[in-house]
Amino acid sequence: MIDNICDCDVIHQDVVDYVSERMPQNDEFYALANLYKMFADSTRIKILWALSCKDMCVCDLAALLGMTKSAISHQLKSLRLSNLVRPDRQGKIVFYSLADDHVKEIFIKGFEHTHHQ
Amino acid sequence: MIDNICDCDVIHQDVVDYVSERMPQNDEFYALANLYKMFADSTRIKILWALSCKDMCVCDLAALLGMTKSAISHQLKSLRLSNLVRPDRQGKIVFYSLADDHVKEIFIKGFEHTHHQ
DNA sequence: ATTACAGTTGAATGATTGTTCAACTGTTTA
DNA sequence: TAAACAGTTGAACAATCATTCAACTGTAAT
Repeated sequence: MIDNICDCDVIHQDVVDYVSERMPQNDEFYALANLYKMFADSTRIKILWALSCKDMCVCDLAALLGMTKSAISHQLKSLRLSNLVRPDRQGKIVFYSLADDHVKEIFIKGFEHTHHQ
Repeated sequence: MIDNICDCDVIHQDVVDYVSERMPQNDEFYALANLYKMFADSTRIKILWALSCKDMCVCDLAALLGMTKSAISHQLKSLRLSNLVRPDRQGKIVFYSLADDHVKEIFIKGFEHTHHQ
């Protein structure tokens, strides 16, 4: 049974039970939401898209998107912490690349959706 | 060429040009970000997941997630405006369902990613 | 060693957003 | 027609977050 914090009676107990039994853990939903949060900002998607095209350094990304190095760097940090991009220092310059192909697939699925309606 | 609002010189002009030529329109990135925003909250993903399991009414979703009808209804409105769910009024009760299978595919791709590392 | 520059960082700020609350619709039933 | 209830709505509040700013690291070059 489910805690009745809600402000109504269950209408279809069978449906609620059926879905409730199959629900993934709370943590899984939080993890998934956090993953999608990374794609939920246009600056971050642009960065991911650009990196899916070519590996790039912070300065080039800043120039490409018309933003400051700082702003880009902050977003790259979020993406790094979410394991979506990987840094590769070569002297003074840090090149960033997508962490894996899964990342690319995810936003391709998204583009498909936005185009298909 | 790109407006130099950024605080640095372009280091790899060829790379920036290459990526710049292939960049989708700004609107496309905004649309994509807005799509992912819908998946970027655990309550909304739970709702989408539940609906991918069975069509449900607002009360049942509220009971399932231990939240108020109001909170659920607000989120369903966002999902409706993004064309991710569809309402179907039957008397006093409004049943919600996923708008299409694409929606399901998107968060399945996400689950794959969070599980695969 | 000192200068130059790519990149990072933390605090501050303004904007966005999820939930609550209370008032409201719309449909059904008595 | 009046009561009951599923659902919606807008304003308010707190929390989250993207960007700016200024100060900082680390590497390369003179």
